[in-house]
Amino acid sequence: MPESPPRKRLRQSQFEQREAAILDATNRLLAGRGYDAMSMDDIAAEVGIAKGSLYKHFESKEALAAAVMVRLLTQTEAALSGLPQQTSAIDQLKALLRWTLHQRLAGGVPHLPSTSPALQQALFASRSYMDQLTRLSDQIGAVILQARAHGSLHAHLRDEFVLYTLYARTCDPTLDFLKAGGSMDDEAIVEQIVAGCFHGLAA
Amino acid sequence: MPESPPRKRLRQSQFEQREAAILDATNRLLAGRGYDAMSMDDIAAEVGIAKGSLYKHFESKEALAAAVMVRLLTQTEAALSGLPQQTSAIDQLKALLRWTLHQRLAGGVPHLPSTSPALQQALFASRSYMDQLTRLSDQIGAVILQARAHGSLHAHLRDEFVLYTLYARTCDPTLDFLKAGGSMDDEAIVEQIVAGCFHGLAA
DNA sequence: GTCTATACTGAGATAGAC
DNA sequence: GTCTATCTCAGTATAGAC
Repeated sequence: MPESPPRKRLRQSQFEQREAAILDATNRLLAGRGYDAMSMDDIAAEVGIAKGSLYKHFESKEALAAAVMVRLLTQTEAALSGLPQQTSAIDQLKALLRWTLHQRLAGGVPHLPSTSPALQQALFASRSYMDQLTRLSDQIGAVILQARAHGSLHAHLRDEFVLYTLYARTCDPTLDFLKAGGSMDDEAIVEQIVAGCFHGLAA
Repeated sequence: MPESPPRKRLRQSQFEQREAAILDATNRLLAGRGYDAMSMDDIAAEVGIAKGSLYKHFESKEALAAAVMVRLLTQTEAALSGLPQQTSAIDQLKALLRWTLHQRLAGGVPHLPSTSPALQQALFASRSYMDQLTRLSDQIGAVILQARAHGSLHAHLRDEFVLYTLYARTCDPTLDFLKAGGSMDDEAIVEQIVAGCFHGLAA
């Protein structure tokens, strides 16, 4: 690829910076109020631009939300790939869950759009979202198969159940209630959830 | 209390029947589309009455949804109380979870309104809902303490974590995904979730 | 108490000047 | 590309006749 002239590079960079700012603002509002309660006016105000300008970047509220979710899935894939090579399969799954829980506690969006049927429908209709979700699920699925081969997972639990359960823990309201309770710090919350997920409630 | 005259009894009965029909219709729509996507027009159409008439029974959409949720919590309390006397504490918790999962598979509403921040806010502001939720939570909490005394729960998991986890499993999207997958029947889905919840993913 | 008709509001999306 | 102003529509809630 030939290098772009400096002027154009600069302009493009500003455009991309603003787009990132829009995604960040949407991410905050999405995590805070949820998809339905978040209006395009709110997003514009949060970014500090006019509402009309949003539509020069994203053609609809749905497309904007989908872009946020695609970015999150991409980051999650990178986090999984970035784990130390020697990590065992089951520990990779635990580490992945820990990473997503910390993301949420830091104000992130749940991986599953289960808080809004409207959003869920929009995402499932989005090509880019479904592609990225498939990529990530394939990668996690491979780790699950490894863990299975090592005998690290309960034999009577299906692979699909394990995969869905990991996704579901990322949007588990238990996290919000514990956080709201205020009697545990973030680290303790994450460890309770990871322990509960992998070892269960029963002794 | 003195007995009402027959005429009045009849009229009251009709009124209550209609009210029950409204609650049933709302329950269906709530479970199907979720709170935000469900309009008062939809409810009226589902019941077969005019929208204006709804407001003679419930003063707002929020109050109507709260009434549905209170009914569900009351039924849940009854289900817990109705378990055989000799059931052990841990088995009572498992039975309760099974009951709620079967309710959802039969088209019921999740116990936690985590699918809509708007609904959640409305419910937490509702006196009757919070009262009933407290009653039920106290009752479940007592069973958790029994199970704890028997050493049936992991020692490092907090009581509040156990309680929230049980509530959270009733709105777990894993159930919806497994149901949508179509490769498992209802009984198998329930057993995977109960096993996963109490015994964890790890072998 | 039930109906039809309507007021009012919030929000997604667009138009047109600069 | 960004702004202000506006269109359009859905949805909650209410008014008024019967």
